[in-house]
Amino acid sequence: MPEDSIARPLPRRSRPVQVADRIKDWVVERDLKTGARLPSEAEMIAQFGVSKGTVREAMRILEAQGLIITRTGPGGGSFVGEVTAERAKSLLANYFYFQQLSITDIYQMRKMLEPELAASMAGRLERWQLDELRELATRHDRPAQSPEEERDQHVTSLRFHERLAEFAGNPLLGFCVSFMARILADLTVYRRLYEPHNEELWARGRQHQIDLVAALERGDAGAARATMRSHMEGAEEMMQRQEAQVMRRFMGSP
Amino acid sequence: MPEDSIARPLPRRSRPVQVADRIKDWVVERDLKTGARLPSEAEMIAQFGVSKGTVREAMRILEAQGLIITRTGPGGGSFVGEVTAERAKSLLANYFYFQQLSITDIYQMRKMLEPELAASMAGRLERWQLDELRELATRHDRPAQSPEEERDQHVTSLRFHERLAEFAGNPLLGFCVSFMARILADLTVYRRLYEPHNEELWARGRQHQIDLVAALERGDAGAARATMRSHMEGAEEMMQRQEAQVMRRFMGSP
DNA sequence: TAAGATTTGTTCGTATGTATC
DNA sequence: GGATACATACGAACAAATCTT
Repeated sequence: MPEDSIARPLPRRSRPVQVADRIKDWVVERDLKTGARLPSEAEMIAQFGVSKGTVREAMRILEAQGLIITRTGPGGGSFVGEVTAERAKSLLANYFYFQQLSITDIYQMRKMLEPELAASMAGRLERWQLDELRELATRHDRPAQSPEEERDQHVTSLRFHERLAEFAGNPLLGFCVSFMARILADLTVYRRLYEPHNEELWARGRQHQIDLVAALERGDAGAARATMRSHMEGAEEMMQRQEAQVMRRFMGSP
Repeated sequence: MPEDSIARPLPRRSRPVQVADRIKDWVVERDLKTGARLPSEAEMIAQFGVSKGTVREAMRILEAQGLIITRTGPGGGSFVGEVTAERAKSLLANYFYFQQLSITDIYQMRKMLEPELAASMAGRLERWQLDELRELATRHDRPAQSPEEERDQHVTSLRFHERLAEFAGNPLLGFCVSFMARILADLTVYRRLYEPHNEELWARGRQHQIDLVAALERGDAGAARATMRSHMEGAEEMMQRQEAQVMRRFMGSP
């Protein structure tokens, strides 16, 4: 790491940030679990020797990161709050707001992850999991008739990949796949006018998912990998043709 | 997701959060770039009809996400601030604090990404990039003599992978690899007493990195892939033997 | 160097809103 | 419905940082 110890007087940390950091430490030291109660506003004011406003700003900092939640009323106060996947995705999306991802970037990654993921799961799924995937793969049985319907089908298709990743039981992998799905679901599609809708590509994509479930069921890792790879290539081609553009907007706070 | 449309009146958004959201919208609508100036506290108070405390809480929310920075004094105020990779990693690490990643999880992902990454970069690196990688690969020329030295070598090794990913020019891939490196660099190693240090594994790992650079230089994608795969397997084995544990702590705000 | 201007940072007192009993 | 306990919000004053002259 190039800059581990910097000489410059690193920008003074404001008091709310200091308080927020101390509360984080407090939680980690005591190994407080989700839902555990934090000291009340008044107690923190006394504990840290700061004013109400400062404590409140510190709480908003922690709340924005998803680390705490607060409730009003008797029995209210601040509580340790598990960071949800939704929130983590939003926060991470803010980073890529400034990075301008291309379709190529996203699919380079998908092509690395998803075929291997599929192969690793051949023969390892429960019946209900296979059923759920099959339902998603076959939910739409005709090409989209309207932009709304098309969008709906796209989201369902992404949902298929998200669920598959979740079934892997690897939280890191699940998050990454799910994050890519989220970005892809949110992007803006500017359809070329002279390229209305490629039904053949659509049908191939649908069949790929159906074949994939079958390969997973019979435990054929090689077929699962190959099918997923074709599917990724087809999906990328469709996105490229439609001149899909990765969105530039902040995610709303969940 | 089980609960997509909930009936309950979803928890009222506090005023600071509302203000923060409106400022986000303001920035996106006007397509303000990094460094652009936001209205002053006083202007926001007038604009939104809220008190100073509320505006300040809103600013802390945005600041915690890395979206703005504020400075005091004349010419000071709030400015659009690009979310840094460091901050994004910290925020994401908070999510995995609650997820308990295992070494197996992380390496399943590394084994999917890094061999393909290496293959895709064969013959595509500039001389200075190859030189930098070579320097990282050869920096340490003897097995670690102390825990500190070992840690140092581990970090350098991870830095090798991080740089390689950055050279790919794919921000998504670069971030993921870099994030895994960060987690691995931060984890706690409980060395088994009867397994002091496997010098043979260490030497193999070092040689792998050297061979990899050579393969990249001569444009041999197959060799690059194979070498990286072996390297990943060796690294995983070393981590497993050392009973490395993924850390459980919040990251400090950068 | 010093003084003044500008903008955020922090405090305090008070009042309001909200959930529980 | 009323009392209670908590967070939420407001407004005015003062402190600190930093730029200009």
